[in-house]
Amino acid sequence: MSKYTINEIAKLCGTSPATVSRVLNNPDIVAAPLREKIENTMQEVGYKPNPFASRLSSKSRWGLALFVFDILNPFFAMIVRRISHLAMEQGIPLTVCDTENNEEKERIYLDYLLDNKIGGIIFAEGISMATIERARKYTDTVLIDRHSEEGVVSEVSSDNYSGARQAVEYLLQLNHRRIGFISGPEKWPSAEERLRGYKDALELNDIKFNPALVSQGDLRFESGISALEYFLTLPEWPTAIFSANDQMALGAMNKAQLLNISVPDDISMIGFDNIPYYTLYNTKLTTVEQNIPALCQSAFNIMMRKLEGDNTETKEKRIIIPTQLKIGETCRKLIG
Amino acid sequence: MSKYTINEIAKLCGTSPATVSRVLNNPDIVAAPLREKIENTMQEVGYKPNPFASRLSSKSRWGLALFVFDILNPFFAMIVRRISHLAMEQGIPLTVCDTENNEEKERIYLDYLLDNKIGGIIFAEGISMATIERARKYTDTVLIDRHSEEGVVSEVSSDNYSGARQAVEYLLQLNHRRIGFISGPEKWPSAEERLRGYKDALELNDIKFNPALVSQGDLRFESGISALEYFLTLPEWPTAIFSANDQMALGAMNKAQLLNISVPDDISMIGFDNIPYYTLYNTKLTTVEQNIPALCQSAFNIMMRKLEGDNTETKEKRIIIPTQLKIGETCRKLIG
DNA sequence: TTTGGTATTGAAATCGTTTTCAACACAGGG
DNA sequence: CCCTGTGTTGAAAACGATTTCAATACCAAA
Repeated sequence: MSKYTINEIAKLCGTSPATVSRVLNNPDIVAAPLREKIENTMQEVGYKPNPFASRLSSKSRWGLALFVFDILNPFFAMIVRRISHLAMEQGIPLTVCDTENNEEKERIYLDYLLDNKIGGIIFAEGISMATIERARKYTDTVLIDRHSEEGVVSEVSSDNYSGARQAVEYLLQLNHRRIGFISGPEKWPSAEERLRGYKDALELNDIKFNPALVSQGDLRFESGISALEYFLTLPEWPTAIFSANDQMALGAMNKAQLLNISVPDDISMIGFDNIPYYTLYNTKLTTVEQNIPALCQSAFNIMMRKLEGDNTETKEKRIIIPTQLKIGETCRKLIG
Repeated sequence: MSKYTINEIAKLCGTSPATVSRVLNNPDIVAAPLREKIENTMQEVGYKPNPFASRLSSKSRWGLALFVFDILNPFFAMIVRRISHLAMEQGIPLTVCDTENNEEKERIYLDYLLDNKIGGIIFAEGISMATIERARKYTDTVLIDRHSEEGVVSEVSSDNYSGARQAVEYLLQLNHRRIGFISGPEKWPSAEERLRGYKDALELNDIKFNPALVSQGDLRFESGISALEYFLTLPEWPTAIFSANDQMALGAMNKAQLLNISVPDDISMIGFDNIPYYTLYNTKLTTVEQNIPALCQSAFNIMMRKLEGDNTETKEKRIIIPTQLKIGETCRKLIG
């Protein structure tokens, strides 16, 4: 590919390599005519600076990494897809780290990245705070859907609380009163927020929160199945179920179908995420949509600003992306 | 992290940087006592060579990339998981390129990688031959489950033909005679091989191949659904369906359930892949297992050998990994 | 003892940038 | 007219490795 060096470009333009370097990194400080001449020449011969040489002299860190805890989960796969697309657009190499929900793997990946002077790391929900804290000491970090203590780390997340609350309020409007909740993993901030939204929606409508109506899952399809099985052991079945993500909702629906329990006739169902992947059942799932593109774009922007050394702004950012209730065909109105 | 340079190590050991470099890259040529001393010192102070400096002087290419056409497909997500794990173990940065089944994206990713002097690229099935051919000119390549013309590119693949044939023969043993096939995308070598396995199994058992019993899919769940719908329009339904991957099989099963058609009582079903992800239905899918870990390990090994410049062996390798029929609960024996 | 070969090591050039630092021109203020 | 400040550029020194080439030591063969 590009066989030219900065010296040759300089010679071609009758200037010095220093100046060429300047138009590369700080175009404003070189006089317009010369700058344009250099830019044109670079264009013509298809010059691309040698990335290794650049990074050698500018001792800056470089490259991005993205941690996800389970790449088989379509929600996270989607995040991988978006972020890697954005990174490539900017010409920044991205290392995808699928930790398989394993702290040891987190550690190994992180060690490796820090050794390689990684420029920044984006963590999706599900990565341990220990890993994140360690990373923060050596490099820039941004969290997606993973809250830390207020303001300590930059983070972008969906409005999990409002999304959950809205979902439950929708069920309440449909006259449901006994609403089951399939929660996410304990201690995950996003899961806790969704639980809180569920609780608050109930209590603000004078329905007492009943822990027996909560089944804890791990976000995988299978735990939706177990959750439904659990709910069916209750003396009174819930008339509706709100699941902390689509996959568990689909697991529950699937199990219901096998048992000849109709969704929505017997039980209404709402999910969370709106993974396009799962528009597969012919009854379309009602769900709270997370705006994954916005989530990723936003996280990426913050990271870019950090990489550019925007240290003037010492305060860490926290951005909340609104969710949207997507009404499908899995909820039915109970007769008053 | 590592703040030491090769010069400091040299000084610490009373030798020259050249020698330190030698123990790094070619340990055999330095005398044992000195070598050990240097090795120990590096160990002690936690020295890690600066990757950028290395790559600058040794003008070698570096790093790996993995192309998949759809990271939301669990089969490919699994490949991403395995390969990125292997790469990290070797301390080699990996760039994951999810092309979203889009040739333009393939092109952009490839340009980017070549500019960055990528060391090698692993292509999974689904990437266009044009992209692969172009990559081959500039860097090392290995294909997973993607055949090229015989012997031109190194490739590792499952034994698609035998796997398919075995699946169909199993159905024949169960006295099925009208067997539908949900194929993969046209022109995909792996898909063609599975189709060929299907055909041959039939014809070797004196059953005429009937094109009406083949429905072409795109590997996604949805196309399994459409395939089943298609089969049901036939005057005589197939008694069994062999699907070119699990996802489509599951789509078909799902649709069947909704229509109150029982698998396996009304229709038997066999998939291909054995994605662990999909052990979710309580009727376990009978399927042809691809040995993904072996597939990935093998591809990775070949790549490593290429990276180490094993040019002595000019011949490209082609490795076939056996598949295994996993008998689940979705096939039933017809009465003779 | 001399010669030739081999094993081991160091000095110095090199890779392609970035980054000081100094030089220069030119402007306006006194 | 001199001085100073500003804008623009080039020379040269890093950056931290690898690699070439020559030097040295040592051993076996003649």
